[in-house]
Amino acid sequence: MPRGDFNLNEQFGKLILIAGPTAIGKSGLSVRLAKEIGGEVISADSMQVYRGMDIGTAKITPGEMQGVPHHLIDILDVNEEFNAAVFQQYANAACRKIYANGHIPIVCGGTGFYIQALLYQIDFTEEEARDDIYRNELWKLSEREDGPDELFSMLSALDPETAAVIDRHNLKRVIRALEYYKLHGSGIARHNREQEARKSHSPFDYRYFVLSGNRQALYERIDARVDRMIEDGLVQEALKLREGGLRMDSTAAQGIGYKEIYAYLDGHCTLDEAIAQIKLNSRHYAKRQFTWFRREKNAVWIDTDQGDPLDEIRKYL
RNA sequence: GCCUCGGUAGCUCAGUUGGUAGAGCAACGGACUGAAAAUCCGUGUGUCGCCAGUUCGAUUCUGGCCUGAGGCA
Repeated sequence: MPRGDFNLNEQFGKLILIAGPTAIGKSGLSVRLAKEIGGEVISADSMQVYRGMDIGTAKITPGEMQGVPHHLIDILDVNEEFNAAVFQQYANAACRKIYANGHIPIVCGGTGFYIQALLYQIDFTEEEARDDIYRNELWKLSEREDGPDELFSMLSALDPETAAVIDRHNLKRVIRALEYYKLHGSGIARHNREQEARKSHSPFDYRYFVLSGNRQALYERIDARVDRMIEDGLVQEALKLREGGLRMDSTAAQGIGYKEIYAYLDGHCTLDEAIAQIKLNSRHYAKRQFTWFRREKNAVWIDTDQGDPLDEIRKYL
């Protein structure tokens, strides 16, 4: 993907977003909608981009796609890095291509942060994006006895504004804030505030739908899906990925359904315990997704327990 | 039948020398701007098994009953 190949002020066309928690039924709905309106699907999912992670990510199968083109699925090797900024660039490119085809992009996924990055074209264009050497240095520091406290003190001294809004125990954020300050000489809190202002206007003519439904029923569906994943060979899939060289410190290895299986394979728990943990982590994830989407004020919520969601969506097109 | 140990939050348990109770997990709410399926923050939701007795006051002490586990016959 060509870096820098995008323009913050670019105007796009119509865009439909199908968001919601895991296992709510986004993929199937997106395909149906795409067939009806001449759409192509862009996956907004941090794990389905990886090849070989099929069962554990509940990735849509070629058959289920029913001929509808899908973008941002199976585009990376498991050890490659992926993040919101990279997603934004890939998704922008996919949108241009879809518009060129005379089609409508349907963004389907559960990674709210990515959807936001695309929808509001959050500015990730700084020259120096990250400093891995410094980041690793900070991580090493954090492992010392008083490391976390020291890091937070550093941040408080350099960038009090950011220190005031980040929890001192949130190591990832504290470290990213320090890294950001080192790269830019200004605080990430200020940057965030500036980007927040972008959310008032999107270059897309978008319709944002969030699928929801009875929480208890969703949790039961998640449990059942995890059992099916095991039957379908999740353990073998995880094993194969690792034998293929999956690094345990990669983003992909943090995926729900994989990290728990590795704990089992390494003898840290029984298979039943690993399965229970996958279910629990998936439910927690679904809950966090609800929290994220609730703050998207322009989203239309669709209760999937009340009839066919597609009927509801048509009203807004 | 007798003996012992239990019955406290959705679960596993702690505790109250008598003043109506608290941990972990779950659950629920929230944050999130280049790791986001990550990371972090907040909230106790309860007839303290039931019925009596003693007491100003009982989840706590006493008696009875119900119930679970184990032991002895």
